[in-house]
Amino acid sequence: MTDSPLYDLVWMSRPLMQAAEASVEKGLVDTGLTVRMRAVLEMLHAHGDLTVPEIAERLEIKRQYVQLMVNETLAAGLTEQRPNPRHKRSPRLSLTETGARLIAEVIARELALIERIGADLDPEEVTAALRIVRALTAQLKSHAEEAP
Amino acid sequence: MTDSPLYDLVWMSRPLMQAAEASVEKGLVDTGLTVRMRAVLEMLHAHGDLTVPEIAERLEIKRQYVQLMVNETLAAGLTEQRPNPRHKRSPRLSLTETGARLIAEVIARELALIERIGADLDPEEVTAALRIVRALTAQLKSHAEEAP
DNA sequence: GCATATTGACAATGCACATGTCATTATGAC
DNA sequence: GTCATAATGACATGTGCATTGTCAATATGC
Repeated sequence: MTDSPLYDLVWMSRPLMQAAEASVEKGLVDTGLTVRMRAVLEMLHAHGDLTVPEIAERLEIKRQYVQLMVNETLAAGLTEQRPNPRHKRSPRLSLTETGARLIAEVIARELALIERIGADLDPEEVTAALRIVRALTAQLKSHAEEAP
Repeated sequence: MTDSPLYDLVWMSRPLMQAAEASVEKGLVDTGLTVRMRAVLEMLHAHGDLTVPEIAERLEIKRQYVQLMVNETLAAGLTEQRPNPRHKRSPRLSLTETGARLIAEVIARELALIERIGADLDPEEVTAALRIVRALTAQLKSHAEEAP
């Protein structure tokens, strides 16, 4: 688009994200999950039990909205509350057996799809690309913070 | 996050996009532009005069919404309508002198920022990353289409 | 010339998230 | 222990992006 690969790379993040989210959504159709419920389950899958505010912090969205997402997973029986020794009003959320199985399967399917799609890409280059994208993101973020 | 760089790369598109859009928005503060007005100007800057439906097609969003964005740029005097020989009801949109100067400056500033931020990245790797990201996006899209 | 397609205008809606507020309870300093 | 302060959940409202639907006006292709 421009003659700066760096600039174009940054701008490609939107189409990539849209394509990725569309794919994820498609993969969820037969699971009864929504994208936002999936996000909660994924957090617990990756980091173990968490409280609502902790999830909000990691997702960088407001705790009020996370509460909503979480309540849906509770209602669906995919997560459950466990007493939190560190804070009595803020239970830790835990995957139920069903929830754990579901999110593991969803992630496995997504992983398989991506690996299939990227089978002919050079792993070295992929690793390098990941590093670059992470660096760019970090730089852009810190730049935004330094003059708010 | 996972042990698949490819999977992580896809998921990094969201944070990158958010950081990028935040940066763009910040850069627009003193121009009176909004992000969506900027998108219209950018299209005209890159592709010359276009009609509303043409812009919609390129941005892959609905023409009704583009109409809204475009009307704002018209109201701000950044674009103007010119008779369209190919369709009498659908004027071609053209950047005004002001609009052209503004978008050129905005893009130049963004480019400068990105180049500064990525100054220490290996250009070869950046090019490779762009290629990979484009390939992934295309694959994900075509995968989504093939079973709608 | 007439069926069909485009376009612009406008209204309604959905969705993701932010913001504000409140009551309840924890927590930490003393 | 007491008390000010902070954290949490619940709820209500607002906002921005974008879609969907609809209509009338007009073009276009056959």
